[in-house]
Amino acid sequence: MEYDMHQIEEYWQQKWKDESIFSVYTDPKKPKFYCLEMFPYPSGNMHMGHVRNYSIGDAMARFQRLMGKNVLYPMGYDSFGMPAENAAKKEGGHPHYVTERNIAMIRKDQERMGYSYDWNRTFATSTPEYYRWNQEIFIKFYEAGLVERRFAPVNWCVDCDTVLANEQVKNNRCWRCGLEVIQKDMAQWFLRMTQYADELLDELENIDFPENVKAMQRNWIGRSQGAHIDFPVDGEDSVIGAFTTRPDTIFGVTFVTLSPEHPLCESLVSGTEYEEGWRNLRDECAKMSEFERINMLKEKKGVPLGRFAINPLNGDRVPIYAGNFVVASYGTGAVMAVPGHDQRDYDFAKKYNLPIKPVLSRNSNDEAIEQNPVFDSLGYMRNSSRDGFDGLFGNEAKTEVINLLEKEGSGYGTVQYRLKDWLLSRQRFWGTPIPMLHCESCGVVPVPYSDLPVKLPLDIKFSWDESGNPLATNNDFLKANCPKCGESAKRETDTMDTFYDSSWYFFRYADSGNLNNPFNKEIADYWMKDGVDLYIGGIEHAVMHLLYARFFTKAMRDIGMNSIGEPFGQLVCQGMLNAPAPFCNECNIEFHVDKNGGKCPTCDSPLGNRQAKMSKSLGNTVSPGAMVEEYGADTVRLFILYGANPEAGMDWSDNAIISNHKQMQSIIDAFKSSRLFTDSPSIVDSWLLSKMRMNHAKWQSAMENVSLREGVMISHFEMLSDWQWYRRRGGSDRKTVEIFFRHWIPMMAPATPHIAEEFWSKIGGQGMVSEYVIEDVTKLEDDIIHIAKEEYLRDLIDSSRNVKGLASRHSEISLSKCIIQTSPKWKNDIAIKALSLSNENFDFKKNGMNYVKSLEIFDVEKLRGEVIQTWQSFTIGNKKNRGKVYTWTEAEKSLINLRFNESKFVNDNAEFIANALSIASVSSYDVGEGDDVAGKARVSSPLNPGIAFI
RNA sequence: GCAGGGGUACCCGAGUGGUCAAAGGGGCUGGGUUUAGGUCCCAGUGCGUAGUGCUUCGCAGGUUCAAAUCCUGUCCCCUGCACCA
Repeated sequence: MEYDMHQIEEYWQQKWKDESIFSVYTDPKKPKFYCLEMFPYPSGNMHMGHVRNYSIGDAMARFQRLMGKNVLYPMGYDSFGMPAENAAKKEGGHPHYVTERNIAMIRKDQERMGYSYDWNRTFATSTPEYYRWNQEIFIKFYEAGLVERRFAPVNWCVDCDTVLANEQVKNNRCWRCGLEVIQKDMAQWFLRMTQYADELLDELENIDFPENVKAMQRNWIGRSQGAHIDFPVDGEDSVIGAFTTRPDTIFGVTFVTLSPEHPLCESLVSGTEYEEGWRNLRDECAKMSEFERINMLKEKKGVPLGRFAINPLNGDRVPIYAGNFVVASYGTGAVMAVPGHDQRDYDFAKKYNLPIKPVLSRNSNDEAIEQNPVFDSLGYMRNSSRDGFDGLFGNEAKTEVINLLEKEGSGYGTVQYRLKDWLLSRQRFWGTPIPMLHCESCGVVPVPYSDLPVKLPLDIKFSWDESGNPLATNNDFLKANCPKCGESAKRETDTMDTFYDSSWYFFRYADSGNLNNPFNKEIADYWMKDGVDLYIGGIEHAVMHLLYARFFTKAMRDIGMNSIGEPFGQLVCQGMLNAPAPFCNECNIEFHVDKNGGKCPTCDSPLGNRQAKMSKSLGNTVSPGAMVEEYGADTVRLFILYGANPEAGMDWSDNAIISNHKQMQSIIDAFKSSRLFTDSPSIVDSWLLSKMRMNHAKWQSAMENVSLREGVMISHFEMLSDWQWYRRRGGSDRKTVEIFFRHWIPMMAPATPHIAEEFWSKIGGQGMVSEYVIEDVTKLEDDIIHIAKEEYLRDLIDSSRNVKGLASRHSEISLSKCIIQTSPKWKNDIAIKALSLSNENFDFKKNGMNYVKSLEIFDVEKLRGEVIQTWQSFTIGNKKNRGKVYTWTEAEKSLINLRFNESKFVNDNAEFIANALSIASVSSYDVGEGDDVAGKARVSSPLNPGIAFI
């Protein structure tokens, strides 16, 4: 058929738009379904990763509409961020215009794919209409005590006079001027996310996230149970507080290590011979970026500080060191070192010749011994300096030590987190201005709600010559009056991390037109009940975005803005998209596609090809626009969904998309040919409809489980092959195929909505299929029988083919006739008896033999052997297979119980079978009703006839 | 090192105790339609066999009447975190 996908697709896209069929409203009478894809940053055209994300989401949104749900399926843009600012500098423009242009581009691409968004709800975060609510929520958080301003180290470039984000620091140098970056303390804004650390961690148990995401979040929060122990410094008033998860090793402490940045270091060493060593170590660590610190893992370095600490439980006097492996920001920045049971401490002790004192044993009657690698699991306490501890194990040991510490006031049990408060402020322009004022006399004062939004100025020229944040030098922006005292005040120039914008945007979608509030509570509660029902996006947001959004939801709940605590019900992380890239086997390196067919630059061996993650740097990306141009949106969507289940990685292949396009053509051909049918009923009609009902049920449950590949396999592949079998079997009844297509077309709609819509209009379906609700497709009782009979025919042809091949090797003459001896009546009879006994849990092993001997047929002497054999194979089976009563399918059991007349069925379909076997004729009779050709009578049993060729 | 996920036929990939020599697709082989090719349709694709047997699901053991599926050990791959005390 002539398939003008562009014409069809654009026609229906326009129609959907004109009739606003995807606009939704709260409706308490209907179950809701909130389908959401991760907020895109508009960087220009849509890429394949987006296509995959949205094709999954759209298929689910459309499916849930078919299921009668009230589906909220919105789209918008996370449009603040540095790339726009940099692009503006490059062009000498303003990020605002760069952003608007990019949004227009991606939106056009999205519309051409036919995604069923409710575009009425769309917004971009970089507009004052959105970010004013960022500011309002910020002030509410401030009032609730969740906002804090304190000093924190940032990456600072002296030359450029600006703060650098981590990704702007390469090899510890500024990406722009190449100067070495330093760590500098600056006043920063924080959100006190750690207040929610426990809830964020504990609630993970109850939410439907993939295991790896949960694991990453657990890891990130990093809760550890332990003790805080105070080590007084010998001869001074100061105290070193150390956190440990292993208080049970307290008696094995032989030194104490401080992070080089620890404030105590300086006072301990100042004016001593140790000062210089410490300064060197500290400066070295201060310069190191995160990246370098990881690379330095292997080399543990430390310097003595020349002072000693006192172990509070036994009075031991142990030296104090500064060590590069102690992280200042975790715990207290001080560690009690137990070289007997901690590998790092052991390595350090060996290097600096410090004593090692083992205090745990593996078994209850062992001695504690020094080992390398050290024994660091839970063990039995040994060599304790205090009475009552030796022999205590694991958690009991820890608890007892903590009890003693608490009793003597030298420590307490406590919990530490790896999670830190959210450093929210960025010294950048293109973000939400933090709505705060600095007043000389009143200090930090929030902007009054009535003065919101604090808008970003539009009259700023961007260029590479300007360094730093343009807000900091813009007097119009800076000037303000203090709302408390009325004196002039200075506006805060920091803007918010853009993760802030995406931490609550899904609430805004629920009520995006609201001019008075971020969102109305009742409306948000309706859509957000049990969270977003399906949230689809990339694994790269496993910790940052997904954790921030969870935190926000809880924090907003606690200030009364909404009712739920977890924003996302089910999370699906889509897999990677791969495409072939040149690859050197020798060097194990992938190259840019412009090296295709060339040689490896390093080793000069010829380059092969292998699948690699689609990326700009490899150039192995595929442009969605070009693919849509060539094959149409439906084919691209089908390919994406059929290529792999959402979570799995997926390989791009030109062949595969072509073959999916062919599949579309075949479906269209099937549809077209069906339009010409007249009323001509046949025996396969009921089979087709039975099969359709069965497939419908399978499809529905696959789709409900977001097993889109399986769903599409049924809707776009199995349905077509059923159609083809129907045609092959001579089916061509108008009424039958009308029903068939009326059910099939909605099944096509989630993956390929345009062609479904086109078909739907052709068959005169009600309204548009995009707003159709599937009526219950209940299976009929007879379905199983219709399917079983056709299955019998297929199996029969299969085995006949097999036997024919064998037969022809044994026969001189060419075979022209197939004789099928169906099971003798008596075998059917005992099969039915066996089935009914098995329903009554008859003990075949114990009583089966007696039973079979009581049967009438057993009296026929020449059959006795066969009767027993048949009985055994039905009931007990052999070593490898259980009795057939257990292995017959429900459908087969029904056929047997109904005394399905096999020979009549075969004779009725003789011509078809003969054609399939390329043989002149097929005839069938029950064993005994004709000659026993080729001695096949004996192998014949119910549903398993003896097949012979002559 | 810790955590999470994997290893199924030529390739991708479904399959969590019997109905499994193992869905579906791709590739390859043969046949038909057609014939300039292609599309399309049918069949085959571990070995064997006038049939329903044999061997196979990373490797080695074990449980069971029965194992791709459960248990133990082991090797390998991917992903994330990582001097986190």
